[in-house]
Amino acid sequence: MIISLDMSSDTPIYVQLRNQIVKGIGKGELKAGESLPSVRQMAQDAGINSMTVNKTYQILKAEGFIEIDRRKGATVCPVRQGEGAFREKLEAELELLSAEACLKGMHKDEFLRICEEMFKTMHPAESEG
Amino acid sequence: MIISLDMSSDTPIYVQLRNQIVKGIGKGELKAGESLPSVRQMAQDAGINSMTVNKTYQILKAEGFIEIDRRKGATVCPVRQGEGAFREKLEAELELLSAEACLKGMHKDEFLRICEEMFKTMHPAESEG
Amino acid sequence: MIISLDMSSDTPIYVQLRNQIVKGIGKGELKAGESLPSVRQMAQDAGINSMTVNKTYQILKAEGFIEIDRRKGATVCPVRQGEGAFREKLEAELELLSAEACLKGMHKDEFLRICEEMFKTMHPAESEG
Amino acid sequence: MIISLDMSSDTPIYVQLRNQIVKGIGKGELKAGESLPSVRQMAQDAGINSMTVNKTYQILKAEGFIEIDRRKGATVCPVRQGEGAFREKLEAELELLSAEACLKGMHKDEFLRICEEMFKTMHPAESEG
DNA sequence: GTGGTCTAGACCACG
DNA sequence: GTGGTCTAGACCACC
Repeated sequence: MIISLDMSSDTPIYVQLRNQIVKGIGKGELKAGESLPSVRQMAQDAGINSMTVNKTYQILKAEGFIEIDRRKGATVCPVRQGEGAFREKLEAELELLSAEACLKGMHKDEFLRICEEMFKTMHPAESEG
Repeated sequence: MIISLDMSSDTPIYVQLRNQIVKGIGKGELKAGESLPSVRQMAQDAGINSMTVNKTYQILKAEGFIEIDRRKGATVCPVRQGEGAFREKLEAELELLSAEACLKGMHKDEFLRICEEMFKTMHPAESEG
Repeated sequence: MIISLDMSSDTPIYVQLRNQIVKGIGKGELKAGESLPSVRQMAQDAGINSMTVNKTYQILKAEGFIEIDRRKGATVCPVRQGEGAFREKLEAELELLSAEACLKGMHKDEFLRICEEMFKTMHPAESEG
Repeated sequence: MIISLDMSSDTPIYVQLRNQIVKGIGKGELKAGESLPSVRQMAQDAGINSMTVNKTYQILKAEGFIEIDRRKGATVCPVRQGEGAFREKLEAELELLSAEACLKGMHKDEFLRICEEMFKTMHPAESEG
């Protein structure tokens, strides 16, 4: 999978990297059980420091998206059932995006069309087998 | 309108304030032409530094959501047609939220239901004239 | 409060520091609402790097023991009701300590006496008022 | 005796294995004089590297819990009288656990109840003779 | 002033 | 080989 980072963004690199990996898993480019590059490898590929990569991996581990095994390195976890916490976060973010869309003159139909379009690019792990 | 800030959040206060105002406009609590509290008043109400409020107002002005007049203070702008830039930002954020939702085991129907539910709380300004 | 770190220990410094602070709060040396030294100050006092202190503070924050406020720095949180997760961890650790004590020839009475003695040095926040 | 290891834990495998064996002896599943599986056998059973098992056995030997004889393999030692060093370690660990329990809102009675409950699962070797 | 991020490079523990 | 830790020093954002 291709990682693209914007060094001049005000979003921290470790967050950008975390988001790219989450999207990668969501889109099925990284499947459950598959290995991520080692910390050092990813650091070299992305041209960043290995501690930054390490921080990203630790966050993904804490979020339950990956496992870190002393022997095999980092691997993608199977899907976890959503906790209530995520639902609240999702609603809060969508509320803000809705407000912004509305202020930009976007109508509900178009907004929902984009929502659907974006979700369609994801590949739920259940339908793998 | 009520402003609630979380001082221990890692989201900067000026961003939290900006988001709350954007939501307030989107929901119709603040209508086009209406005045926002003065910088000092808002700072006092929210218990924060007036420089922070000033920063928020400047951002909202740069985003085209409010106008700042030396005599009348800050007022809400009428709806602007969406710029292409917003559309890209919206898609990027929805892509990430979709991935997270997908990884948490949420299905498309439920995701779209929440999207719609959130958008419904907004009140487009066009229908006021 | 006095921080003493063992640089030659195989317990990471950030864990040692975390443990010392937890004990300090438990013993009432640090009370709810009170401020911890700033990251830089603590780093200087303890003779360690500020990132190490920062890591400790982030962990304490994640565990719900302290809050980090952009303005006031780090402050001690009021007592939180225990989550089930802690109970399991407690049982697991006590099981191991019991086994070790048993193998060293320690009897139940002495073991429990030490348990009680140690707990007595703590000062539950409820009895403050 | 059953060995269960968590490969994604941050506790090293050799420590997990050491702890499981200590608990096994404490609980009487392994009695004084009894043999442990050979290094190779244990490694195969647990699905880990034999060097890891070897390390564990060396530690248990250094702690005085087992003896290693070139002919008989590893056998469980009879109970050793507690050294002062263990007592200090025990107090230090209980102090930390007490603090954490206290901060989680647990009362002394419940804490001591769990301490006793855990110790009761152990079977001192002295009563076997 | 504060905390947050990042780097380059080092060393160690683990398996 | 892997990840984990730590350092010293830098720069930035926030308030």
